[in-house]
Parts: sequence; C-alpha cells; structure tokens
Amino acid sequence: MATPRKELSTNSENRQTLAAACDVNDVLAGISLRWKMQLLYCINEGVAQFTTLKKTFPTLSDQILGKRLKELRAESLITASDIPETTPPQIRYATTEKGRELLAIILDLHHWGLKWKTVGNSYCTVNG
Amino acid sequence: MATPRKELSTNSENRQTLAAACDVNDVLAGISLRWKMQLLYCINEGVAQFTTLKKTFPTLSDQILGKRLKELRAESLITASDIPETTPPQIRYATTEKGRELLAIILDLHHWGLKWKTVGNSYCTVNG
DNA sequence: ACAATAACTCATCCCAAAGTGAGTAAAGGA
DNA sequence: TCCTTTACTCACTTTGGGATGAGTTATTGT
Repeated sequence: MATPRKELSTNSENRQTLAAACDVNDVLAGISLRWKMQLLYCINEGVAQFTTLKKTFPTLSDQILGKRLKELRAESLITASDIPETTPPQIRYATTEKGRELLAIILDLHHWGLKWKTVGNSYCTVNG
Repeated sequence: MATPRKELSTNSENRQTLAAACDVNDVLAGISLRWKMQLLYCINEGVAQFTTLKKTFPTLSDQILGKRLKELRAESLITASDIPETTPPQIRYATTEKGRELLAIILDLHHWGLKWKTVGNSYCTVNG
C-alpha cells in the first residue's frame, strides 16, 4: 500500500514559524543569500555598477546578480541612480545608512570568525 | 541537437570561491542553517536537552535536531555532558564562550532588524 | 518478558535557491 | 544597417537543505 504523504509542505511553514517567533530569523535568511553581503560590501567600496560587479565576480551569473541588486534595493540597503550623460544610460548603486550599519555587524561576525578560527582542523576529527 | 551542458557543477564551486575570498561567508552559511541559532539561544537559556528542545519546537524533526546539535558541538559552540544518576542516561548541553560571543552578535543583528523594520510594508510596492 | 523513555540514526522524498543559455530595450558608432 | 554596450529578464535544470516515518541502543520499572 502507498505510504500516506502530507499534502502540505511543512518546509515553508517552518520558515514562517521561525520568522513569527523572532525577527532575527528573517534577517538571517536575508543576509545569508549567496553573494549578497559580498555585493553590499563591494558597492560600499565603490564597485557600484552591474558590469563592474560582474567583472569582480566572474562566476556570478547575470540572473543572480540582477536578483540580488533588486533585493538589496527592495530592502533599502542600497539605492540606484542614473549616471547622467552616459550611453546607454548607466546606473550607479550606493549603500544606505541601513546598509552600512548592517555591514558593521557583518564585520563583527568576520572578526568573530577569525578570532575563533580553528588552526589546522583538529575539531574535524570529532565524530560521534 | 542537444544543448551542450556543463558536466561539473559551479554550484558547490561558487561556495568554495566565496569561502576562499572571505571567511565571513563560511560564518554566514553556518549561522543561517534553520533552527541553529534558535537552538543555541535556548541552550544558553537553560533549555538544554534533546527532549525539552523537541517540546520547545514541536515542528522540528528529530533528524534535524540531532544534526544541529552535532554541528554545534563540532563547531565548539556548545558542549555536552552526562547528567549523573539518570536512566536512561541523559545529556545536558551548555554554551561555550565562543557560542555566547556569537549570540551577542546575533543579538546586534536582531536589534538592527527591529530598528529598521518597515512599518506596514510600504517597501513591498517597489517592483521594477 | 515487555513497555517506556532519552537520544539518536537511516533511507527516502520534496522543494526552493542557485546556475545555464538565450533573449530584450535603448542609444551611439562604424 | 548592423554591431556594441549596459542592464537587465525568461524558461528551464540541477543541487543540497530540510522534512518524513521508521528503526536502534541502553536502562529502569512492572
């Protein structure tokens, strides 16, 4: 006989459960999307156009780059503005105050990672 | 004619590329695994056994719970110790200094999220 | 002997994030 | 007229994190 299966996915439900339990889950889900913090960092450093970002990350696809820039704009982490007198019209991105404050915390996370970095990989022998 | 396809995945390659570029990518990938920071937080608050954690998160499966606890131990964010005179032998978890320092940064992230939280969802009307 | 409980582990399936190749609009130059 | 460049978008496939249901080891109580 066929195994009875659930007709509704608890996968997306659980994500909502966690988001409802604490806002930080939404934040974590947002910042961990691949390339996202890298892009925010680069834009803050002045690498701020579609094409220059593409060159900075050669293995990053156009689609994901466009998607991430759209997300960053929607979340007000960056702003977009036309560069006048360019043809075809070019767009320059810039970080917002919200974005820069987030980057500061990401930097803390970076320092934490370095501070507690396991030299060699002794902890990898733990198994069981 | 058949479209020529790549035989090697750039998916996992890109993860390594990012990890090599900056350690913080590893950190981000680690902390964003579902339930992980919740569990770390609960353990720090004293909800520190397999079964009590299960009861705290009813929709969290046994497998993921076991997996996360294993990861947290492997990364030295928590420690495990036997509770004496219990039957069957029970295990209590506790956060490490490394784990508590991480939680402090997660708390910053939480505050950042609250500070910049969009009231209503006006930014959701951005589309284009 | 059998049930109960704690703390897991295993094989399998599902789904959404990530990647792939191609196509689009608009403007200027050869 | 066609080519180039910028900044995207679309339809499709792949991949690995997460969920599911069942099984395992060990110990005490009845």
